[in-house]
Parts: sequence; C-alpha cells; structure tokens
Amino acid sequence: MPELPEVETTLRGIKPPIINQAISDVIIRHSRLRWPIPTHLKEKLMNQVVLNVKRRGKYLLIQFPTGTLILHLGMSGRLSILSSSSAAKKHDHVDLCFANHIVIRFTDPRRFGAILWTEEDPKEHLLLKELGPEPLTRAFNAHYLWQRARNKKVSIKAFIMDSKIVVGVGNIYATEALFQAHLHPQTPASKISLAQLEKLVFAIKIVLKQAIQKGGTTLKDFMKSDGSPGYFSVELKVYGRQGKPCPRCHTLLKSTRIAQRSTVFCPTCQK
DNA sequence: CAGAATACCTGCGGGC
DNA sequence: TGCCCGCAGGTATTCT
Repeated sequence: MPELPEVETTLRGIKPPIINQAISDVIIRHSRLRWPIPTHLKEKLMNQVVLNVKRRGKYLLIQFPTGTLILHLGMSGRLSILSSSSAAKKHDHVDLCFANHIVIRFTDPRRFGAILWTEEDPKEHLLLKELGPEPLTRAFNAHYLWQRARNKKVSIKAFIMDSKIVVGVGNIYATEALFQAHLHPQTPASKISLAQLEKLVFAIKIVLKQAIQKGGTTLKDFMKSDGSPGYFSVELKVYGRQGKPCPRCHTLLKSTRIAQRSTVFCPTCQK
C-alpha cells in the first residue's frame, strides 16, 4: 500500500508512543523479507532506548544508541500499534515490544518490505546514500530537475519515479502529478521546458501534501481496533479511472504501461 | 554508461 | 465452485 504519504503518516503514528522507550522484546516469526532480517536483531536491540524516529524517502529509521533500525514497507507492508501483544495473524512477521507495553507489529503479505540494522551513519548506508532529495524540500525544484534531465531519454514518468532523482514519488502520485501538470507521461525527460518542470514540481508537492494532510486527519484513528493506520484515500483524478471521462475535458482516459507500471492519462490535455 | 527487463512474494478479481 | 491468468501503490539487481 504505502507511498510516501502513508509512510509519513506511519512515522507520525509510531513516534510518540515509542520515543524514549526501551525495547523489552523482539519477536521474529518470519525472517525472510526482501532481505533476511539480521539473525541477532533481538540481542542488538534489547534494552536499548529509542532516541528518534525519522523518515528518508519511504524508509523509516528508528535510531538507538548503538545503531539504526531501517524499515521499508515494500508494497504491502504496514505497522500497527498495539497497546499489548495480541495473537499474531498470518502475515504478522515481527513484533517490537517496548517497556511501556506498546508493541509495534510489522505485517506484510508480499514480503517485499525490509527490516535491517546498521551501526554506521544511516546516511552512508548503501540503500540510502544514493537517494535523491526529499520532494517537499526546496532542494527539489525545477532547476534541479532540469539539470538532472539533460540528455535523459527516459519518460518523464519513469524519471520522477526514480529514487535517485527524487524520493517518494510512487506510481499513483506520479500519475496524478503528471495529469495536474498537463504533461504526457511518455515525454522524454530532456524534452521538457523549465517552465513545464516548474508546474510538475508544484504538482508533485501539492499532491503529496494533500495526501499527507488526509493522513493527518486519520491519525487520530491510528489506534483503532487493530492499531493499523486506517489508510486514507485522496481524491484521485486519473489513477484507476481508465475509460472514464477526463475530469477536465471529458475525453476518455487512456491506460498504458510505462516501465512496467500501469499509467493513466488524458490523451487530449496531457501533451 | 543509460535504459529496460527481471526478480522478489502473496492475494485478489475476472474470465472461463 | 474452481482453476488460471494478470495485475497490484516498490525498488534492487541483472540484462542489453
């Protein structure tokens, strides 16, 4: 499920209950995620206090005195907050238990997610050090994109979904932002003017901010019956609406595949 | 080097 | 009802 707004919402949900809390147990029921969970994770974490919880792209970073736990939710992962341990269900792979009896439970049917441990500066970790700027910072701007797009033949959609260019723009929000910016998703990245890139950057920021805001409003329900973050739905203008009329010009929306991902666009108003 | 394809998994919905 | 296929919001790795 998670795109960047969901990860940000998860961060905001788990941080308050676990910050400054000590790990009292680590239960690993299934260690084969995208990469194997480190075997001695429990020994590494036991009795350590959470110093901070951060996000970098779609990676969640839980910082402890001796190192950092790196989490990724993959395509189907989520974290739930339980106020006490309850019976684990089929895809509940890992529990992080804290001294205040809070349990953070990692659930991931497809197991594309990851849980890794690093004792170096997480910024230097192989998975993180090549990542592009955060989309909601000033470092992510049209001029930056324009420089990176020089001589790039890849489609603009694949380009903005490349985490080395910018992090956190997944298939849904890439699709929506391109519609918002009137840009055809197949356009080679280098063919797009600075002025058009301004619109695209603006659209990406707006779309992500709106989704995060929606997530914020569901945060209060974060600890529902099952403690999962109650995924929120932003109003999607084109994603998943192929064959339906464009909300701007009523041309029927088309569907295609770009870099093996389903892509919906309006053939009339996206050029 | 860039760009494209593949791989990792399970679940679900549609067609037959 | 059940089987088979294609597809799913990610991204590192392997290929050409």
